[in-house]
Amino acid sequence: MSLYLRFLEDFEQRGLETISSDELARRGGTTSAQVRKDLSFFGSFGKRGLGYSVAELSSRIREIMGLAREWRVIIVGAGKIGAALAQYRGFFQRGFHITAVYDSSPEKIGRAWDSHTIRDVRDLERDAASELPDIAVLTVPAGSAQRTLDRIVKSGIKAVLNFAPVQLQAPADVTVKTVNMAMELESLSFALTNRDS
Amino acid sequence: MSLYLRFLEDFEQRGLETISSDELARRGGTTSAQVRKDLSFFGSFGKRGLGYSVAELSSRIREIMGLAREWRVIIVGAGKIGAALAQYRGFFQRGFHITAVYDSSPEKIGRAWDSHTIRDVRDLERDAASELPDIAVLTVPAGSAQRTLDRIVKSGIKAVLNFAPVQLQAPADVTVKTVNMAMELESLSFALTNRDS
DNA sequence: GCTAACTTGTGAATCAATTCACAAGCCCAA
DNA sequence: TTGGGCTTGTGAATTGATTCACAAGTTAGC
Repeated sequence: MSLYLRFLEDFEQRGLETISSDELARRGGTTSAQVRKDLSFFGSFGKRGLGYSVAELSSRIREIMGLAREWRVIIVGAGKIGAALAQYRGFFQRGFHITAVYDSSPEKIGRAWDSHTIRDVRDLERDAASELPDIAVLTVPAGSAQRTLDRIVKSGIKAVLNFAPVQLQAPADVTVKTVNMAMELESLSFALTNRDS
Repeated sequence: MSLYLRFLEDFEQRGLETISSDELARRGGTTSAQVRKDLSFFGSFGKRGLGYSVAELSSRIREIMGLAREWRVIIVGAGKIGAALAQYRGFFQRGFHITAVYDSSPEKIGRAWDSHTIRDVRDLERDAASELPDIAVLTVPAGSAQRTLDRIVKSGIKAVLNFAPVQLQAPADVTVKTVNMAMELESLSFALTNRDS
């Protein structure tokens, strides 16, 4: 879905009005039937014989994915990864807005950081009660990840993007997405090792 | 697989000798049948009635995944993300060794960077001919990602970990893994939006 | 040696996802 | 207005993945 949206934006910029499932499939490396099934799951916004209206389809996808609104994002762990994320081009351009940055290290707390002042992670629950952040990005070391996640959960946040290389436990109503770069590298190692077989 | 290995290391440290598929399943959030199918695909290293030998299984997995050897990794794009990756805890501890760092910006080339000197990306092909890197980590802006990937491909590297938020085209014999953080965030947006349905 | 309690490895069954195939709808040209 | 060329939307068929279920093998206790 996200992927389709990316292509649609491309087409929008190039001024094209409509796009066929076939075209979308070619871009996304899939089949036209797949694309149509995916899209029809949310309703039928295509015109037979013509294709999909680029403008309409992208606005519908944005709606479905919740990208029509602003999300309040906090970063927990003001290390290098957190910093890299904050300036990641295109990361926070689609409605994701950083509202606070937390850390646990006394040397960091209070320091300025990319137009924010780093706060004490122990204040997270109190702050969250009034500021109601929607998403937490977790960029703390593996050792304190679960402990920090527990705090995030307690503060009422229901979506977490985790960069710590560990498997985390969270209640079912909290969505945790883990990006484990070590695993990605390992899968490349696997691909290189078992290439010709 | 990667995941299993992680748990096995945990068990190894705790001094346990054997582990059952059931235990691995509980850790990995899957079923024992699933674990056994996964493992049996590569052969049968378990002992009926007892389980799997932690030491043997982890060494077999390491072998299968190509983690028994050292991989030479280059980082292309000496920005924040590249820097964050280089110090990502546990990233380069399992046999992945950074051998060179490249950038295209004249201000960066020649500067020191985490025990390396940043090289000109235009020298990549020449360097690769003698240094034979195995894996390239691509952390350049979206706009120059495809161009840079083409260079990487030309230099003979067969595995790429891409952090640029674009879909890249590469020949079939080159494995490209893309980590797209914007998409991860968007999937959280989707989860939040369609939570109760 | 024998039994009881486990656990693997794997065919068979079930469940899910993908692909196929085509009727139905739309556009355009004549 | 009619026909030909496209493209969607969707049941049906196929393919793939997961789960079930159990024979076969192992250990430990007695």
